[in-house]
Amino acid sequence: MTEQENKQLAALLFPGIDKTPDYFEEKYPERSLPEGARVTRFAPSPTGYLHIGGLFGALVDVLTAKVSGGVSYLRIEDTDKKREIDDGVSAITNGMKAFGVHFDEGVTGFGTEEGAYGPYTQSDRVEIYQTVAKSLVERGLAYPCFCAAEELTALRERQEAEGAPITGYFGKWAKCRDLTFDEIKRNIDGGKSWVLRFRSDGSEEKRITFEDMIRGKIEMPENIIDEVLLKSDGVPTYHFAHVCDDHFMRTTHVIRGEEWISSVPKHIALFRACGYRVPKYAHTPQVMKFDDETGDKRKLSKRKDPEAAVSYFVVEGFPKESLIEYLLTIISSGFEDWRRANPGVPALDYPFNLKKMSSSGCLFDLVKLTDVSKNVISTMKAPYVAENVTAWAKEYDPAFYALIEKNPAYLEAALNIDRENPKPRKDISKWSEVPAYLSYFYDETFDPAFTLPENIAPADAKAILESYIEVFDINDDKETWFNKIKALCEPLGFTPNVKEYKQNPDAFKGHVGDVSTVIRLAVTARAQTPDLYSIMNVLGGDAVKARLGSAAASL
RNA sequence: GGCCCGGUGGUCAAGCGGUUAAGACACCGCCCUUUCACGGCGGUAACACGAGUUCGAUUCUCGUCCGGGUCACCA
Repeated sequence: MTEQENKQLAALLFPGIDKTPDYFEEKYPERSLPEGARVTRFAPSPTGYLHIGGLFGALVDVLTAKVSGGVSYLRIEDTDKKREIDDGVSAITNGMKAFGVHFDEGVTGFGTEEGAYGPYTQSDRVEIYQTVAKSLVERGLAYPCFCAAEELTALRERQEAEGAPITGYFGKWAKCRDLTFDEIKRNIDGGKSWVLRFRSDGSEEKRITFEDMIRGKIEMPENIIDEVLLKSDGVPTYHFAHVCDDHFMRTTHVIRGEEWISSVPKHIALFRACGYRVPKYAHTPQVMKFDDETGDKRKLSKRKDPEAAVSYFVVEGFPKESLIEYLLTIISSGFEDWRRANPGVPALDYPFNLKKMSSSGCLFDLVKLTDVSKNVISTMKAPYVAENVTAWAKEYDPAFYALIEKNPAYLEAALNIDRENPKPRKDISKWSEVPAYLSYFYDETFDPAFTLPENIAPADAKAILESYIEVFDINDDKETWFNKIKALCEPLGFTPNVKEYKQNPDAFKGHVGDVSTVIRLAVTARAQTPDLYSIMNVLGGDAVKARLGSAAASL
């Protein structure tokens, strides 16, 4: 086709497009950012709930921009109407907010956005794509293809039958590639639907290399496929949208999952055809899980793995800080060391470095998350813990919520036991554990039944409790309190001295630890609890006496 | 199948030509201790395999095996 015909074809294909790419070049100028600043984007499709891998990627985007003094933005890739779900956008933006991940610009919620490089939703950008597409047609770099889906399938089958190493629409197989202007016009006038294809000039023999920021140099065969740029409804494919958007939004670093590595040659060819600078690429490893059925590692799947949904962690009551903290430990190997050196500093202040990311897929480890979360929660102040527990219970445990909302100060006091000291307890890993953890603080959930250890006779236990009730005073300080318990020992045949007992176990019925255990059991019905003195003080003198009394009576 | 990515203890991982091959989680033991937890100390446990290159390979090259991804008008 002649240059003249290309122009005519462009006009025929895009009658409604009156702008040129230059218009958008001006509208979206290069960002004036300091040297080395990186522009990154998180670009999910609204096809379901927010996935743990999504949060993982978003964190890498945000951190990369942040440490370089650049900008991160959120773009919605909704070019596939079939897979889209109704509240997909909100699921993403709400999820990000819930975990405290903030982008500098882009989509902020359903129908809302901020920033000068928008719109940030692909379905609102078709004019841009079509403008670029039109200019590609004018330059003979793209052409309309009228092949139906069945023809394409048949084509692939023939290629496979021939044993062709590469299948797809290219070269001699691309039957619409060299249609004449008149043939095309006839088809268009006849109302035939078409897609716009890239006219690849790639060669099967040539190879291209590019530098991946995480994996280093990667070499691959050049792209030879005449990839679809615009679908028959005029909406772009991922490949074309990526090129247009990341160019006009002035992205410097494209960070995405490793499943995209194999299409990089395609993307580079498109950037070059459009005359755009190719961005830097960083392909992140995938988050995997261990499949008990097969005994293998595999990619986390939205469908099969409930824990893949970020909402799983919300329901379980893992604090947002914990999940972020954990994700950072698998995103960057240096994070844990940094954390030890910088306790208390916000996780997102971590001086992240893309180059230090591991390139192999990692298993999502719930056990490690649990440990990380215990540490995170142990550093929180009681009011904050109480606030979080309350918010969680309100949503997911109405019965417990009814108990705690009556007396916030009491909840806080219970949660504060052994908390603000240099070696805080690490009992809680998620809010859903709290109702059971605190059950004995509430008469409604306190089950007074307990079993005595075998080495303590019921009669002795009864005697311990009865004498303890005599001396118990809620106003005692801790030393006095414990001295009173020690004083109980000798008259009842126990010893206050544990070492003495260990040297000569047959001389005593037990030691002060056993005596404490009986009291602990009476008050909490548990053999193991945090500091008993503190527990009694939270419960209050009357409640303690009542429990002591009924326990003694039950023996 | 073609192309691509990856393969250090059970898990996450440092190391990138010469190391007693870090550390964290998990597990086990001991200590501390009125229980439990916390904390401290110690322990079990790894370079997928085979050839090369080299005085010397976990580190470099090739092959094999294993795992993952990708080959759509899905992203």
